[in-house]
Amino acid sequence: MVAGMPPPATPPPPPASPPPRAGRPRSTTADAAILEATRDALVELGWSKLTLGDVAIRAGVAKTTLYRRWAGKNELVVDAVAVLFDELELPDRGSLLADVEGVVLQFAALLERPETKTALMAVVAESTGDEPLRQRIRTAIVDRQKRLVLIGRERAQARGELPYEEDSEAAARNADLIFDVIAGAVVHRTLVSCEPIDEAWAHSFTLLLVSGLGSIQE
Amino acid sequence: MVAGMPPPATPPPPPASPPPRAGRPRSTTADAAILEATRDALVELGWSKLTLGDVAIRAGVAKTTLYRRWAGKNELVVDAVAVLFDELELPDRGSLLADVEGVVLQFAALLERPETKTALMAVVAESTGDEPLRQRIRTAIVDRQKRLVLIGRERAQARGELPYEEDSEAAARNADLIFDVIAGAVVHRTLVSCEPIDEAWAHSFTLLLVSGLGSIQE
Amino acid sequence: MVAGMPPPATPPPPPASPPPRAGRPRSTTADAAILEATRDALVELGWSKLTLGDVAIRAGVAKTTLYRRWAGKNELVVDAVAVLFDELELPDRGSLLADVEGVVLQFAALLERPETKTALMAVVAESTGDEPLRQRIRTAIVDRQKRLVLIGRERAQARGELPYEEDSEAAARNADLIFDVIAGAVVHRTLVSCEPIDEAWAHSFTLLLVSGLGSIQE
Amino acid sequence: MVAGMPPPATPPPPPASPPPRAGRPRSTTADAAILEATRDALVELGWSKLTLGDVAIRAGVAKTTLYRRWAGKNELVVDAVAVLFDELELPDRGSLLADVEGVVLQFAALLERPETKTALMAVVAESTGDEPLRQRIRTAIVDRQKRLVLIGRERAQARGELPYEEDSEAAARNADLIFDVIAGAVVHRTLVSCEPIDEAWAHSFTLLLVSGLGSIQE
DNA sequence: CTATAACCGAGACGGTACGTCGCGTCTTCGG
DNA sequence: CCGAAGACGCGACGTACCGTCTCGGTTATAG
Repeated sequence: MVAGMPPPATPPPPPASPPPRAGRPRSTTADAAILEATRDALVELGWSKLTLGDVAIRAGVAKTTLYRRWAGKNELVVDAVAVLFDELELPDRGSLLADVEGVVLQFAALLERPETKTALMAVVAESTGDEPLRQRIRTAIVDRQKRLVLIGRERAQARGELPYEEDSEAAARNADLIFDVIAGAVVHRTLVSCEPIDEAWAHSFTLLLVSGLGSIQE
Repeated sequence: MVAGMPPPATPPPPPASPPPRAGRPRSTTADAAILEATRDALVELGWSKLTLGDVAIRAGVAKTTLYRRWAGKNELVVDAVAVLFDELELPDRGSLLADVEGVVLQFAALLERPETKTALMAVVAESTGDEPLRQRIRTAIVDRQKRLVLIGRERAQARGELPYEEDSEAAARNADLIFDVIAGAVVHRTLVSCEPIDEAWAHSFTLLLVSGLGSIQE
Repeated sequence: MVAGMPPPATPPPPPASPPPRAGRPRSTTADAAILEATRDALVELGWSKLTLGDVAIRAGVAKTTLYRRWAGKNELVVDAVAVLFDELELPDRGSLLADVEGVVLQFAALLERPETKTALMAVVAESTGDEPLRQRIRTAIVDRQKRLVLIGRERAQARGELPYEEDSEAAARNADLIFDVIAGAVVHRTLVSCEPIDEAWAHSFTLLLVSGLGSIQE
Repeated sequence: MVAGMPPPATPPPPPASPPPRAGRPRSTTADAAILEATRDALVELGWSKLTLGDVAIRAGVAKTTLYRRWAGKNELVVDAVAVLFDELELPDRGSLLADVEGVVLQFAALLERPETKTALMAVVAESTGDEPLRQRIRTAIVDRQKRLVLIGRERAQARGELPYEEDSEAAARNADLIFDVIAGAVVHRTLVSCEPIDEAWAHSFTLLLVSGLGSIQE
């Protein structure tokens, strides 16, 4: 999740231990402290009033240390909130309807948290006209959550609720569509319309979605 | 859409002519110039690099004039982009499916414009923890577009494509749900997933939505 | 003391009543109110924090009214404090020594007042490189007080304490010198050295001055 | 003469070398550049039109650097002109009369310089109601020049022109008095009366002063 | 008795400078 | 070589006054 900035800049090859260069190694505890401090600051101050200097102080770390590891506020915040999205799960509730409803409520709960609420839209806004940031958001947050759609479909297919698709390309398109509909509706309801997502809404929405699914599956 | 800052702060009651107070009246041409300059600057610079000082210069106006009328960048940008959203229309294309598809494509085209792309998410992000800003967004942008859902439903009901709802409260809830689904999906696809919305996607999505509509109409 | 700005701009010929032009005449009460408000503001805020807008409010007058009558802060303050200097008198105390000591103490008391303390040095500083202002200070304040030196000398000459001078030019030079010595010493002691002027100091200084006078009177 | 702002704020104890604290040290060249730029700006613009932003540009320094080291315009200008006053000297011209006349002319020449002319009165005016500034002026400018009086007296006493004083307290009072008289008269003549100080005036004044000295020396 | 002219209050206007804040970089010291 | 500390150049912030202007309304003299 963390990406060293100037030296590696890209995630090092997973199994290969990074060649132990000379000099003092980077503090391993600092990363975690910084990311947590970032989340804390997001909760207290919100995106626009969050400053890297403040994060550094909260983390008990020098500002230079921070810039050595992240290119700026955007990148730092993406990493800081990305882990929160990985908490989403898709426990088997026995039916496609229940599975979707469950993930909708989970996602809604996540978006109610002040750190995600303020950070998500902000980094997306910043990613307009910042291609590297857009990529980072995709790999760190968006694409990782598509797994939920895939798992859910697989499970529904195993249950016989959904047919197996032969055209793998169309299947991918459908997964993307479903992902955009679910994530989009929840995000819009929560952050734009600013209305709470209760079980009633989740149920109505899920019903709408699952009912509509049949029509695009042939 | 423009609201004087300290004195009225909220849109004055429409039919009441503003009582001609003493002193030099505010320049009527300045507002339009400022809002246009704001949109231009958004296109060229994007949200985060837009400065009020720069807007003032572009508009040929003093920075103080700007602060006299808007509380800050957020409020200014909301007003500047709000008018763009009012351009959305719902021409009668003969069927609910076609109507929805049309508005989806229109909305997608609007979100492709750089000024809306960069501004919308940003002000929504800022509205977290800024209740007045949230209200302004709702009244200036969000609520105004719900009319499209209402018109579309009415028209579909007239065509017999949708039943008339008796429970007006449930009808309102359904309208909100549909609005969140449409707007959310389009926004998410465009700004988060960053994939273009072509006619194929619009068709698939519309099919999914309209098919699902039946299931929540009883 | 008050000088209309654009129309007369220069003090009108003293005995000639200004030709009663058409239109509403200037408020006669406003001038006094403004000058008093200026002195009040000087006491409370000091020179550098005094603003014309504030003076206008205190005087219950529009800012434009103020600018119609004075060219700016400098001119206004000169007029506002000038009257205070006219309060200085030279009562006959029976001897040159006593007369000088008396005026020294009077002058010191005047300079202890916060409005003169903060204003005098400030306008003098501003008069550097502002010839019109310099003239105004001279005519409104400085030259008017030279009368005290002239009266004192006359009186001392009548008493026989000082000889009558024949060379009128030299007499003028001497008067100027004495004026600079007295005023300068008192001002410097009060405002630069910031030490109080008590009777002991006044006595020592007067002794020094009067004793020295003999040496330049031939 | 230069004083760091937040940390020491007052001139550190002379012999103690400043403990080399952590972090990047302050630029040593910047101080001199800033003070010189300040003097240049004073000459060109005068006190009231001098801006710290402009000084920063002239010095090739960021505005914040300036504010890090001085509290404001007043303090900066005091430091900038203080060094000029240290140039005053008292060469031995053989007699008390000549010595005084010499220093009067030197002082007059100093006050003719535009930077001192415009700055001195201004900072004195500002020091009204600003006790720290008053202290700074005293320590940086005023008290340092009293040395001239002390040296002159000593020399005159050595020559037998003046008696040695036994009461050291009275001696101090006399020195202060003489200082105020000399400095005051020169300042007043130069800046208030705005008349040039030529040798004739200097001679008359010196004669007056030195003649009067005898009367307060017993 | 009505013009007409100059005044007045109020307040918005284009400017300039302010003093602060955060950015991202740099330069030092010590580990 | 890393990390802390902190000064640096830079640029934008939002505010305060400046001196000017444009209003509607008031109060005089002149016709």
